[in-house]
Amino acid sequence: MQGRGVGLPGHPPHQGPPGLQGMNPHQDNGEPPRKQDIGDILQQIMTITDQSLDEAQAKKHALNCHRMKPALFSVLCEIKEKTGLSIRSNQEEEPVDPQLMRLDNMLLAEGVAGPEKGGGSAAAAAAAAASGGVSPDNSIEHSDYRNKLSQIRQIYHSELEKYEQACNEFTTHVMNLLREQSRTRPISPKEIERMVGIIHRKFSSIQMQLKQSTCEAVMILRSRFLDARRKRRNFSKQATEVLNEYFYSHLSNPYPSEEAKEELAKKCGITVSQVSNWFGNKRIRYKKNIGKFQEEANIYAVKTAVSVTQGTHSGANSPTTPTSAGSGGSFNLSGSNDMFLGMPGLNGDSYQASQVEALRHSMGAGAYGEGMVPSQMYSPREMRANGGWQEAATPSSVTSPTEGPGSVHSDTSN
DNA sequence: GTCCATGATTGCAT
DNA sequence: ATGCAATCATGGAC
Repeated sequence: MQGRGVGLPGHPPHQGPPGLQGMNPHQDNGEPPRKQDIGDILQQIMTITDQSLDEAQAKKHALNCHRMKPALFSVLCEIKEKTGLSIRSNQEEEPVDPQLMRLDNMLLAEGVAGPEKGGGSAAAAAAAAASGGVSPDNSIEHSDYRNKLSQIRQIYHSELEKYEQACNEFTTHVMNLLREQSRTRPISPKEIERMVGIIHRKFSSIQMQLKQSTCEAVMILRSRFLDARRKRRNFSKQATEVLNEYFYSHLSNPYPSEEAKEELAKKCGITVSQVSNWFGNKRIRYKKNIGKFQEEANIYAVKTAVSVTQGTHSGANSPTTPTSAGSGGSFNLSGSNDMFLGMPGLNGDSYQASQVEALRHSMGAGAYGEGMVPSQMYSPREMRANGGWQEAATPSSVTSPTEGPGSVHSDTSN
């Protein structure tokens, strides 16, 4: 835009067409315009609509070329700006829409908006990691997810482009229209700017709808493909075995340390949090129904015992155990009862402790534990702080299966 | 289709 | 932050 009176390059005062000469007797003598001049011009403007089209066109042209026109035009623009626009312009300082920001952020995070390269797959990987399982068997589903995501991305971008193109076209059209109109009425650059702003706001509200529906599509896609609850996969047999081995060989204190969890996770091809989940579930379910797990406990106890007697370090099957303080903090508090776990120099229940646990269960397997005075040998501590893991867990291995320990102990635990 | 097993999530307590 | 308990949601056997 150039100066006041858009699209109207300044008219040199002396270029007035001959047709106007008669209207303006003062033009040639170099005198400044008088009030009467202005009055004449205004009169002509006022009456222009009453005339025929041809007449009006001719007069319009004459007025356009009048030497007073630029000055009058700028004055009108100024007045207009000072009145109407100044009031509105204050209200137009719109803040960034928080909802739009949220949508933008989400689309960016999901890899729909933003840089193309690796966006989608990175998001998919992140989502997969967040959902927990990265088991190899859902790699197919993840690639499917990526494909679908990139489809959404494509649609989003093509739509966005369309909107932008339409917005630009419309803006240009309106600007041209305003320029054209500015020849007959005062339109300041600010007014045009304002108009452009209005158009952009309209289009951005349309874009927001696009973003919203894209977000919804991504959400649906995510929940369909990546929601771990929907796509739960059982761990592999080998993984379950590794976890069970650890669990039953550390039955007196089945709280793997962070390092142990990491090691188990590595072995099982699952995440640390999955290991934590597994142990959490296992502890609860074991405690709730010890009878049910009796057989399983015996199997793993025998397994571990065999590997121990064969000289296999139990650590090979069960990673390093909890810290000497005990992850729950409770199991080693009164370690005097547990002659094995409390042994100095063993750093908790590593090798020998596992051995003991295994043997304990192997004895329990034959239901011969009664003669072993289990309360002294194998029930390590009275659990006060932790709600009594041992109370529930330890006696089970020596309890007669007919006793139905589950109900009894789950009662005590709850 | 039902039932049970099981991995994940949630809310709460410590 | 971690664990417990309840619960959800799905897989798989029948």
